[in-house]
Amino acid sequence: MAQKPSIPKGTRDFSPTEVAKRNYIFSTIKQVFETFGFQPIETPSFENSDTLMGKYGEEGDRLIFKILNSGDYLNKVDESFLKDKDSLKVTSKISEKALRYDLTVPFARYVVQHQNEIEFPFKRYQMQPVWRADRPQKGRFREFYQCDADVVGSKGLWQEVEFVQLYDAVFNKLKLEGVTIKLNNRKILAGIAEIIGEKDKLIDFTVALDKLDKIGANGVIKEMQEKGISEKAIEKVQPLFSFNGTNLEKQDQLQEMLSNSEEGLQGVTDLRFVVNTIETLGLKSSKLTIDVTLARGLNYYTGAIYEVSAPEGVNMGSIGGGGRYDDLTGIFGLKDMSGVGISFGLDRIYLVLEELNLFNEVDLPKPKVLFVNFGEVEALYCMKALAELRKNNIKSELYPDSAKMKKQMNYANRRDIPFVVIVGTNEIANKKFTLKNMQTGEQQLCSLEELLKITIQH
RNA sequence: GUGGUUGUAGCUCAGCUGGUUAGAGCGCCGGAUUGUGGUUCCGGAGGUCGCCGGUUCGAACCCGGUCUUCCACCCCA
Repeated sequence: MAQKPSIPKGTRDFSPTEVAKRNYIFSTIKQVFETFGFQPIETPSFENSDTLMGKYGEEGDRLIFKILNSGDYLNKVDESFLKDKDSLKVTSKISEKALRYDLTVPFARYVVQHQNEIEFPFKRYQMQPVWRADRPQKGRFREFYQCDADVVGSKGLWQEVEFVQLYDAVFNKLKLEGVTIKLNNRKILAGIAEIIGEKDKLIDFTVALDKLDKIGANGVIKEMQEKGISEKAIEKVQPLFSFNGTNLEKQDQLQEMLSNSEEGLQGVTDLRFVVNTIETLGLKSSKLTIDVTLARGLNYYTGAIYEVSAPEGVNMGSIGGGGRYDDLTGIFGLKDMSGVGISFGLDRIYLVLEELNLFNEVDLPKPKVLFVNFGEVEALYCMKALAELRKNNIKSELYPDSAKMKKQMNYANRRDIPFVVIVGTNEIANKKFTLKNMQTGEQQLCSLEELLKITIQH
């Protein structure tokens, strides 16, 4: 055999079974999105580079897949850039398009571009693949799907409450118990940075804090020191390292800690509203907890920050995340348009459901009835019955060749088709069908009406 | 981008300190069995040992590079 073909690193093929399971997740999320009032949009898989570049930080730019220009692209590049091996400058000359890195930035672009056709507040959902030139590892791929729901044009906190409910509704539908929805607020983080006198190091400070459960308090202190955060400031942050208790206790502690920061207090008020409303209304199967170390995600979050972690015992990064971004469309020239949204990581949810064996209910689109093919006359007789079965939405097929019986039975057996219909000269003469149940091995002679009745019931 | 790890038949894997013709199980194809699958028995096909180069009389095995897998870091869904 010739050299086996392959697919690029971090991409995957999906078998019929896998597609069925993925579609089950897709349709569940989609259904919940729609019941919450969101409408779908789609955007191109690639955008102009300047739409994407610079929106995800330096690290993000590195991870964006760039698309080479067509034609003799090197011809137009300045000799000196090539000589200097200046990748950055050469890249911008030879590539003007790039693959979508997430769904939020293209959505912001969409809103700005279509602002006159959109009815605000605009609630849209979008389920499409995104690409990142990352190094693959567990639950991390270079091509994966995000399922996003966002609202733009409203600052209302009710929407933030609804997103928590939406997460809960989806996981409840998927029968995924024990998911933790973590909630934080960027204003609280900003307030803390202000209180400790490190306002300009907000990002470094939050990134380090975010690693608390992974590298522990000492690790966080070490990273903060490396980033040049003062000892005094680190001292003041100490209470956060052992921050626990109920959501209510956490709110009170934060309130006290941030009493001298207007912004911080606003964050506590917002957080309080969402958490208390959810506690009044209740959740079906997820838990909501305040997590002040939660800082991950994109730099553009300005208010609420969500992150969803898999149930305890499942080793998987976050399976969803989101937050509020007041200035998102600002980068494309539309001011004062607040947005808030969440995202589901389909591929990771898949892995979690697989690990917990929660795919039992997925109905594979495999045929229920196979007609054995004995030849032209018999096949024609079968085709007439097939039309009736299909009219009744019974997945059924005729074996395409008049092959040996053993081969046809074997095919039905391996594909786990529950019924086989055998039609030969006897059956045709009597206007009947021999219906064989492949599980029990029983078979009976029956009319078309009986055949329909049995297969519909099954 | 950094560090580690993996690659032998369709699949899961053996393969000795480097030594003839690289093996097993499962699967696949054919037959026993011309209208009856799953079980059994018999037979068969299938491999440039990821790729390129080097060392050697000789490389699946040693060395270098490269691609790929998985894992950790960075970052993230």
